[in-house]
Amino acid sequence: MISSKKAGASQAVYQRIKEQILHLELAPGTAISEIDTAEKYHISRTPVRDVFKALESEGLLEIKPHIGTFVSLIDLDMISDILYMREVMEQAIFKDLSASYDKSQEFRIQLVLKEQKEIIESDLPIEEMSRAFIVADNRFHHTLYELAGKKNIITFFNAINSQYERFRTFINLGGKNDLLRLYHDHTAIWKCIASQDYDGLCDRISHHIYDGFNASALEVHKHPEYFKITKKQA
Amino acid sequence: MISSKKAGASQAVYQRIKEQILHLELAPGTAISEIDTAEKYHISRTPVRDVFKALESEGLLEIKPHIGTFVSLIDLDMISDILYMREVMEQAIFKDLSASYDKSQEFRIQLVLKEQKEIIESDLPIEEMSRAFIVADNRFHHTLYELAGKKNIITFFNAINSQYERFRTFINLGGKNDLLRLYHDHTAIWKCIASQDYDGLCDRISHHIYDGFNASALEVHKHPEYFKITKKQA
DNA sequence: TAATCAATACTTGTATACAACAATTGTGGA
DNA sequence: TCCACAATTGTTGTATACAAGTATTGATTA
Repeated sequence: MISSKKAGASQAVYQRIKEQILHLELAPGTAISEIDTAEKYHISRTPVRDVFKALESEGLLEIKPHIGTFVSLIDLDMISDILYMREVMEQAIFKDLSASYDKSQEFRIQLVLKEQKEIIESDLPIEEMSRAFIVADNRFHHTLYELAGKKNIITFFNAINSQYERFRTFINLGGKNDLLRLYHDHTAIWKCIASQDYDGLCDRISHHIYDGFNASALEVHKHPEYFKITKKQA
Repeated sequence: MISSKKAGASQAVYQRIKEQILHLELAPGTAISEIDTAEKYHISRTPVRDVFKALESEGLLEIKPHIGTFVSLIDLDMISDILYMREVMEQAIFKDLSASYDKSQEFRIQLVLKEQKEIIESDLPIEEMSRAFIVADNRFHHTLYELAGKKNIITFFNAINSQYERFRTFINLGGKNDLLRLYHDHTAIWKCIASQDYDGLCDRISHHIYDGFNASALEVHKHPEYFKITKKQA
């Protein structure tokens, strides 16, 4: 859902603020007022409000009427559910793709994998390398969705994935070792798809999605004020 | 995602317009201008714009800058993907619930099922009966999500389910026979969960979700102008 | 008659002033 | 010193005027 193209003027501001939040340049909990933002970008409050509303619907901002607008805290419980959804959906979709596997699709994936390898082997500074890889990472998943004829589902996930991308930045999931691991996961996942190895596929997807998340429990305590305390559900 | 509580004044208007769209009182394709709406509800354009933006992000309105705002066409391709997501997610979640089945949960579901039975056996006019059942239907699914400890996922689905609910109204999925079929599906699904009959569970979920949708292909041609022509993907 | 093109009426986008509300501050009194 | 409470400041919510773009209309002309 979430419209892809916004009104021209405010779209740039939307992208800029979203990036700042995702890159943690705007720390979770930070107050960010409409009028300050308007002055900063030399526009009026009206388009700023539009941007804030959009970011609120993505869970990146929290608007408290007459009090203020704040960068939302990272909700681990929410992220956990998002990852569960991704796990289940990708296991199903990639399985479908595997069942209708067509050799002519091979080059599409090989292209993406090659791109990822080149990024890792490049001499970019680690920060840029990490961000470039995240883009290529998303492309890998999106290409598989597309090949499986489930393009619309990407749109849906984009709207909620922001939450997770921010956490990913926080735990600094971007060391060269991490990227290499993700790359190897990707090649292994594609191998399972191409060879119709369903059990291996499900297993690798689960690990691919959860391993980074689970390994990061300790990192949280570096900035506990960034996180939302969730009363355990169920 | 999607914030549950909006600013007081505009929330009522939001609810009212959303209902009108979902009940097809505002037909797909209809133009709906900001200023007309503002006058109709005796508010200014500003809160109306907020409402429109929110409904756009749910896929119920389409805002074309400097041209107009229109009730979105029903996108069968999108609905198809939504149903696929529901199928896959519910098969997984209900399976998890079944694996950790606890007899103390029994009464929660029985309560919901009883409510549905009473609605069907009531003497409400069919239109009201149908709407009441839809509410109880959602409660059934939500209760299962909650028991499985996946409450957040409900929130995600709510944002995109609007599309499907509108289609449901269109095909008039609300005859007594339909409601009875849905009710029997529910009891059967719960039976599978309680008895850990995984294969039966998956099968029944698939039928529960798709049967009504597939049986309605003919209805579309009664109002072809309500539907979006989608170039076949993949 | 047909076609060109400018005037017009409509839309949403933006700027800005004011209203409504919440939190803080500072002042007065006990 | 401590407490009560009013004034102040800051925020978002709302109303309204104007800007900018689109599509229609209608007059003018070949």
